[in-house]
Parts: sequence; C-alpha cells; structure tokens
Amino acid sequence: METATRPAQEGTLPSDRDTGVTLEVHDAPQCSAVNDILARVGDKWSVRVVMALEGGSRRFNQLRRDIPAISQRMLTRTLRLLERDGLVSRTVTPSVPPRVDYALTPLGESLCDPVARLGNWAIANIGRVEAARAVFDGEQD
Amino acid sequence: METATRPAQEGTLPSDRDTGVTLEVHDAPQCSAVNDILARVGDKWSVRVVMALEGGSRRFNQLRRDIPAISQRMLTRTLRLLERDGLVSRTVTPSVPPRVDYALTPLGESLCDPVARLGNWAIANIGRVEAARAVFDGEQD
DNA sequence: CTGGATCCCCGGTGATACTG
DNA sequence: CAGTATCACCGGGGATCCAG
Repeated sequence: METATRPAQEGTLPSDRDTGVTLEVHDAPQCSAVNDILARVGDKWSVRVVMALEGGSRRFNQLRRDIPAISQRMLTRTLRLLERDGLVSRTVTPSVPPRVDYALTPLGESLCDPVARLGNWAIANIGRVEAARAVFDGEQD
Repeated sequence: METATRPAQEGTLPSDRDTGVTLEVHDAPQCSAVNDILARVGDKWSVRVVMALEGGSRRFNQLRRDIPAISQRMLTRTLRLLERDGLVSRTVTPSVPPRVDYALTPLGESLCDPVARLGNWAIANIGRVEAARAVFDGEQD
C-alpha cells in the first residue's frame, strides 16, 4: 500500500474529530462488523466448539467431554452465541431424557475454511512467535 | 479435571476423522498455541493496529489518530503485545522530541493474508450473521 | 441430560494525572 | 512526543446449586 494518500474509505463519522484533514477512519460499519466476527473467532471457546463440531453433530455432554477445560456455563453461553450468529444449529428431541444435538450450519462450515487457514498460519509460525517472546522477555531484564 | 470415569468407550473418537483440509490438531499442544494466536487476532485492538500499519511505518500518535477509539493505555499495551510476539517492530530515534516508529515485521505481514481472508469472509457474510441474529432475537420474545 | 440462577474473583479497559 | 502510574468499573468466567 502506498503511503502517499491513504484510502479514505468512508470517514463520514458524524462527530468526526476536528482533524481538519480528512483522515481515513477505519470505524466504518464494515470494519466493526469484521472486528465483531474476529472477536467471535478469537473467543476463547468458540473455535474449540466449532472444531469439535466439524466431525458432525454432537450432543451437549459430548462437547463437554471433547473440551474438558470448558465449564458448563461457558459451553452453554458459547453455543448460544454461535447459534445466534447462525453458525450452529440446535435441535431438541423431546424424549424422556432430553436430547439436544448441535451441528454446524452451512454458514458455520463456510467459516471453517478461513479459520483453518489462520490456524495453519498459527501452527506454522508458533515457533517464531514463541522465539520472539523469549527474546522480548529476556531483554526486559 | 477430566478424569472421566467412563470405561473403554468404543471408537467414537470425537473429532479424529481425517478431513485432510482442515485442522487436525484437536488435542495437541499446538491446539493451545492456535488458540493463543487466535486470541491475539481476535483481540479488540490488535487487528486495528495491524491494519493501520499495513500502509507502512507509523508513529505512536499517528496510530492514535488512525484509531480514534483506542485509549493511550490500550495502544501502548497492544503494541507491546504485538512487539513481544514479533509481529511489530519498535524503532526508537533518540532525538530531542523522542521519535518511535512502529512497523510490521515480515512475520506480521505474513499474518495479514490469512487475517484478510477471514476479514473477507466476515464482510461477505455479515449480512447473514445479522439476519440470523435478528431471527434469534425475535424468537426469544 | 440439559441447562438456568447465583455468588464471587480476577483481569481487561477506560479516565486521569504525571514524567523523561 | 511517548509513554508510565494509579484508580475505578465492569464483564468474563469458574464453582456450585437447582430445575425440567
């Protein structure tokens, strides 16, 4: 990207700062949307749950066993958020012992690919990141 | 703890199917590493800062203006985290008014691609997500 | 089995003031 | 200009108990 003129996407903020110069503002609606999705993906548990569902439909307690570290509260909350965003479907079977199955929706499955790419980047570069951390922490002395 | 008392369960491994395309590290030490990277990317501010740095080196207060909503404290913290992970470089010029330039490292630039893919997914699907939310919230009545 | 409700701790985050 | 220090608030998240 050229440093000369930065792209002024849509800095039409109503209460834009008096910068005089029209700086590009990344506070576009799209930007917050992206940030929003990223926050969901970066959520501590969302990705774990999605990964567990990549193998097919799972019941509540199956997921609990798949992700031992998650608490019941957080699993419920995470599933609700994913369901609300249309990434996960929730199917209740009103049997005597209630049965609830969770599964990825097509939208949820479509999210797996870009997430997997990011995950692959992480796997490929975690060594460098950890090395950088070691150097940084060492220098902090 | 996950000391499940269940006996030898038959081969119903949760997610051990070999998709070949997606992540296959559901229970490796790498998993926490991936989660870690995802958390950084999903961090409220990290991506914004990285985006601002894609256009080239920027100084501290330039970044503050680029991201009006960020507080000084959070910008400092975010930059430190990114620097620690080797994603951003910090260059101090000991001039009379101190000058500090931040820039993406090659590692940081390499992260931009997978993040951008995820961002594109978000932009492409934010409509569906919001629609799903509207439906969900409506049903909650 | 699948959750909801409650209590409570801790850390992330903003606001503000100060410094080299 | 580029931070650091301090305070205060709030929500994330675990533990636990209860319900359908």
